Amino acid sequence: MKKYLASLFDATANKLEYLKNKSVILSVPNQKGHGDLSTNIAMLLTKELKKNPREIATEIIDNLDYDSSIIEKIEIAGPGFINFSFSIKFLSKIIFEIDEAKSDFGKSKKHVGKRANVEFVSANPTGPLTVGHGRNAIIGDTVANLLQWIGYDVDREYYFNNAGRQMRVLGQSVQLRYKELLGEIVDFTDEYYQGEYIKEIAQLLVDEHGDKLLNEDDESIFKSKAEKEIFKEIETTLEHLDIKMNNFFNEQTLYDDGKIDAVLKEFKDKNLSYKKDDALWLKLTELGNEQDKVIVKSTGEPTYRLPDIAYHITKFNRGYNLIIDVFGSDHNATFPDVKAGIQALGYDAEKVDVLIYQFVTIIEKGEVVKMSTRKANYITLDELTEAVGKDVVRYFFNMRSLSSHLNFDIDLAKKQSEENPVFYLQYAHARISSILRMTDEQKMNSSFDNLELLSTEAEINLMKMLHQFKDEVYYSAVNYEPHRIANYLEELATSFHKFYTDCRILGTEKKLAEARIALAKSTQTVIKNGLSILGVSAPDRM
RNA sequence: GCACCCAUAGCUCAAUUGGAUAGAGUACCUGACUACGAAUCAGGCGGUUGGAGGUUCGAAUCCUCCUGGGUGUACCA
Repeated sequence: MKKYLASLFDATANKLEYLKNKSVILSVPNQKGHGDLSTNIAMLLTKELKKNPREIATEIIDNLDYDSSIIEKIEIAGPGFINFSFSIKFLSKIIFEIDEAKSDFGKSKKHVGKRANVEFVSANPTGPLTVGHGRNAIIGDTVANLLQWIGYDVDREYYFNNAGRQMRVLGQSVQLRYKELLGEIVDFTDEYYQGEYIKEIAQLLVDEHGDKLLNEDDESIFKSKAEKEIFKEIETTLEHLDIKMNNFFNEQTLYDDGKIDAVLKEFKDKNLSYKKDDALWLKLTELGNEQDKVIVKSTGEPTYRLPDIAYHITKFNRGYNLIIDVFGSDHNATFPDVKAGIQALGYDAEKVDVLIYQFVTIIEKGEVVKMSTRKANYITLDELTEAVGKDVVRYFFNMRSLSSHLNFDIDLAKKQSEENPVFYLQYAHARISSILRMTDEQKMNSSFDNLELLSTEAEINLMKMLHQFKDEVYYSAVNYEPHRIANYLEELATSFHKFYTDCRILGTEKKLAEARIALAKSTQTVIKNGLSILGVSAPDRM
C-alpha cells in the first residue's frame, strides 16, 4: 500500500514544486473510519506555503494521478489529514504475494551486502547464566534475526574476559572446595563464589586428579577447569534457547596480538593521552566528554576502556557496517568513553549502536526475588527455560520495549493457559492448521481466482493486517524494537480469531470458501514468519 | 550533588517516534458451543498519561521546574 502511494507522490512532485524533496510520511490511522493510510503532509506545509492546510490538501489530491481501481476513496479530514482507502481488489492481492514468497514474506533486501556484528550476553564465565542474562540473550538474538530479515549478513558474538580479579576468585573458590572435598578444613568466607556448581567442578577435578593437586600453590589450574566447565554450561543454556554464537572473542587475544599496544601508541601519537599520578589518562574532555578517564592504572593494568576500544576497532577492521552492543542499564555510563575513543582514532562511531535494556525483576508468588551471582541467590536461565519452555522465555523477553523495566512473573509464565499470551498466537496458528487438515479431507482447495469475494469487515481487516507485516518488520529492525513484532502478532491473531468466528469455511459456497482458505493460509504464513523472527515455534497442534 | 533511564486503567504494558476520540491483555460483571479447536468471540466497567508551567494548528511524546523510583557516578567490568 505504502509503496504505491509513495510512487504516486513522487510523480506528483513533478507537478507541485513544494512537494519536491519532501518525505511524505504515510501512517496507518489508529481510528477506524480514517482510511487505510493517512498523511499529515498538508499540515506540515502550512508554514512554508502560508495557506490553509485543507486548501493544500485539495490541491495535492487534484494533482494525484491515481488508479481508481486501486484507491477507492480519498478524503480530507480533521485539520488537514489526507486519508486513503483501498479497494478490496488491491487489498486481496497480498494473499497471492504471501503465497509466492512463503517463508520469505516480510523480508526486505534494503541492506543486502552489508554486514552486522551483534555482540550480546558477554558474561564472564564465573557462573551459570541467570534470568537477568536471559533478557540480554533474547534481545541480542532477536535483533540479529531482525537485521537478517532486512538483508544484513549478521554475526553473533560473545565477548569475554578470563583474566580479571573475578576469575582469580573463581579459581580460588574451586581450589578451596577441592581441598574441602579431600578432607581439609577450609575457611570458605563469603568473598568466594557460593554456588553449588563450584563444588561440582571441584568434584570433577577430584575424579580426574585425585589428591595430586593438593600442593598446587596457585589457582590457575582450578581457574581454567572452571572456565571450561562453565562455558560448556553457558553454551548449552543458549542452545536450549536456540541461540548459536558465531564467535567467542577472548579479551586476552587483544593483548597477545599487540592490539592494545597499537591503540596506546595511536593515542600517544595523536597527543590524546597523558601521565598523571603514575597513571595514563585519556583526554576525553578534548573529545567532548565530561571528564578525562584513566586507561592504564598506576599498577600498569589497563582499565576496561582500553581493551573495549581495541576490541571495537577489531570490529571495524573486520569489515562490519553496523556494530551493535547489547548492555544492561548498569553499563550505561561506560560506552560514551569507548565511543569517543574510537571516534578519536578515526573510526565512525555512528556505526556503533548500543542497546540499553532495563533490568528484569523476577516476580514469584507475587513477590520480588532479589538476585546475586556471587551469593548464589539466583534463578538460572536454564532452570527458567526448563520450567516454562523456550517459547515462553523468548516471548516474554521480547514482548516489552527495551526501556521498560520488565516484570517477569514466573507463575504467569508457567501457566499453560489463556492468560499466557504466547499460547494465543500459537493457538491461532494451530487453528489454521486444523482448518487446513479439515478442508484437505473434504477435498477443498484454496484459490486466488475470486479473492474479491472477501468483503466482510473481518476479512478486510485481516487483509489490512497482512499488508502491514513487511513495514512492521522493517520498522522493528531499524529501530531495534523486537517488541513491536510481538504486539503486531497479537493484533494479527486477534484479527484472525475474529475472522474465524465471523466467516465460516465449511458449508460456504465453493468460490467464497476457496478464497477464505487462501486467506487463512496466508495468515498462517505471516504468523509463522513473525514467530520465527522472535524465535518462537509455530505448532500445528497444541 | 551530578549523569542516564523510567512514571500511562486496580495490575502488566502499547501508542507507527509530534497527529485525529490514549489502546490491548489481565482482574471484575454479562452474553455466545447438537457444523471448521470455547486455549475463542461479543458487550460492559475502568484515565486530569505522577504534578505545575511552556513551545504550536496539535503534546503521553519536545523544553523548564518539582515529586517519586531504577542504574551509574573508581586507577572495578
